[in-house]
Amino acid sequence: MEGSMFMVDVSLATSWPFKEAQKLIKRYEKAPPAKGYVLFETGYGPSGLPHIGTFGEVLRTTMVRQAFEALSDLPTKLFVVSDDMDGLRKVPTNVPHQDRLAQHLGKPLTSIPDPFETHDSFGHHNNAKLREFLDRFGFDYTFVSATETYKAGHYDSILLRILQHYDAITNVILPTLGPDRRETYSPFLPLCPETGKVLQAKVIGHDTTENTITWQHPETEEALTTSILGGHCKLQWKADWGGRWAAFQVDYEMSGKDLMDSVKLSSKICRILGETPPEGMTYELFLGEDGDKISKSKGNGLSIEDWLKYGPTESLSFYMFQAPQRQKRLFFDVIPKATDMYLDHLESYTREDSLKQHDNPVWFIHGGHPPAPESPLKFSLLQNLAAAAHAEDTSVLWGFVKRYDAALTPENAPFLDHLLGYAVRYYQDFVKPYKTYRTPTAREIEALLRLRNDLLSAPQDTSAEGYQSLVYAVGRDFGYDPMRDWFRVIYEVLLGEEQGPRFGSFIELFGVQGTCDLIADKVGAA
RNA sequence: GCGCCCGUAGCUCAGCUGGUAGAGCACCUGACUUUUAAUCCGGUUGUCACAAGUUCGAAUCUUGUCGGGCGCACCA
Repeated sequence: MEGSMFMVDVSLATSWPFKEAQKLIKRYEKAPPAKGYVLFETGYGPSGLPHIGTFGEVLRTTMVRQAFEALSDLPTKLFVVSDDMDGLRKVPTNVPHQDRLAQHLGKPLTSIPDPFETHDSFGHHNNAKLREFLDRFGFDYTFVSATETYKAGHYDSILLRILQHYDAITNVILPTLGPDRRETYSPFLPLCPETGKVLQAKVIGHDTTENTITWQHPETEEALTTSILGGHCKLQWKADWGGRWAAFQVDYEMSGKDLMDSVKLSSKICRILGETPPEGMTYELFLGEDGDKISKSKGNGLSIEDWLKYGPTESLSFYMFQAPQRQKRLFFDVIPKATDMYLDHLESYTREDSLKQHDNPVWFIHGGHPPAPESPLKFSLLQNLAAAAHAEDTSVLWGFVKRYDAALTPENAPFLDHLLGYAVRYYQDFVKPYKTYRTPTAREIEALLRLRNDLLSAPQDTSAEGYQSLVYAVGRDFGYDPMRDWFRVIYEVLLGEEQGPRFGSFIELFGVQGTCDLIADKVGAA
């Protein structure tokens, strides 16, 4: 990625992805990985759709990978592992054919017919969604299906090792379980030969020469013997994670703090299997609107679509970059600030030395090659502008932007154009609904109608300043003092707000006819 | 019970590997006899939760206390 022979010493970089990457440098300072590459992993439970957390985890992992690649010439890979052999526990509410799906509860997702009838199975369908999602953001990854891994025998050596260390592994897990689960716990979950369901069966024996477990069917209480290989058994959660680390020799994986205990236990299992558990970082979970925890029923969280409606992907990436180990609120109101901070960093990047650049969030956000800033206009400003100008679309805002800098166009500044779009939407959805139009008094009606007449009789080529003088003249004639009161009337009555744009400019942009219609509408309605 | 994060100006927060506090918003005042999103000058505000320790020196490191938030202990 960095081919220059005048490379700075990026090992001095201190941003968190570099600190994480340093762990991996240390891991392989004596010898390179036997498998030939350094492996990053993120896991994914395919019973739901990808969400903003999925994005964050893959992005953050990719950032560590990027930092590592700046520090080392060792090849790297990122596995995105889909746990698609998981048994379906609940019927999701957002899919068709609920009843049909209900018949398949307990079966591996890849053995359940696709309710959308577009893929081989429900699992395949969700996997496709995941990949679509990741591709949309241009992530570089290798997709891994757990089902295929089991069936192809890639886990075999690890499954055998787990069988050999059956008791040691069981003893790691048992103390963490309640008495009931303790009874039936086994690292292996057999698949029912009849129904294909993943069973939490009591395992009554294991055989390291035949590579089988003997278990008791939960319903018939019949004792059955099943091979642990060939996809006839699946590993239980923590054993599965630790086993996967060992099987693939994963070097790096992040996880949320809700999984801290699992990381500990899975690491122990990984060590029992004779492998070194991955390096990793625990990130904090996001908080909702009021700093409370996010729950679906409250609806106080934010989806990725929500974010991308009001801010660019770059701003979301910035938000994800920033302080992963800190609890942060994730709600609409953080979007403008994140966008502006992204823009600030983009600007400062051009002034920084190479080392500082490597710690700059935009270096990570843009894969090492941030674009040049298009304009110094910030989102907070544009958003105010949209509110002040009561923008319905970006063309009104472009009028203002042109006055600011005539050289800017939607063609040569597409990012700015997008920002304007986000600003308009933010205004439309978060500002506009709270507008209240005041009913004008008789005298105010008189003044406004006078303004309307004056506007209609003004020459075609009147400038913004000309309109402004006209507005001012009316206010003066009606004896408003301070003049602020007159403008307040205009804003409150016509625009439904206490503040507004410079009205002459507004008229120029909105048009005389438009403004007159607006007056007629508000006054007439009164 | 075990564990994680946080506690810096009115609000939201920056302060990386220790050197005697910053930004944005808000607020006050002033350039503009035109209010304004976009200009600019200036101003205000803090025992950096509390205490002890390390140090020549700590908001910054260590420990403890108090306060707030969250996670796990069912499933992945």
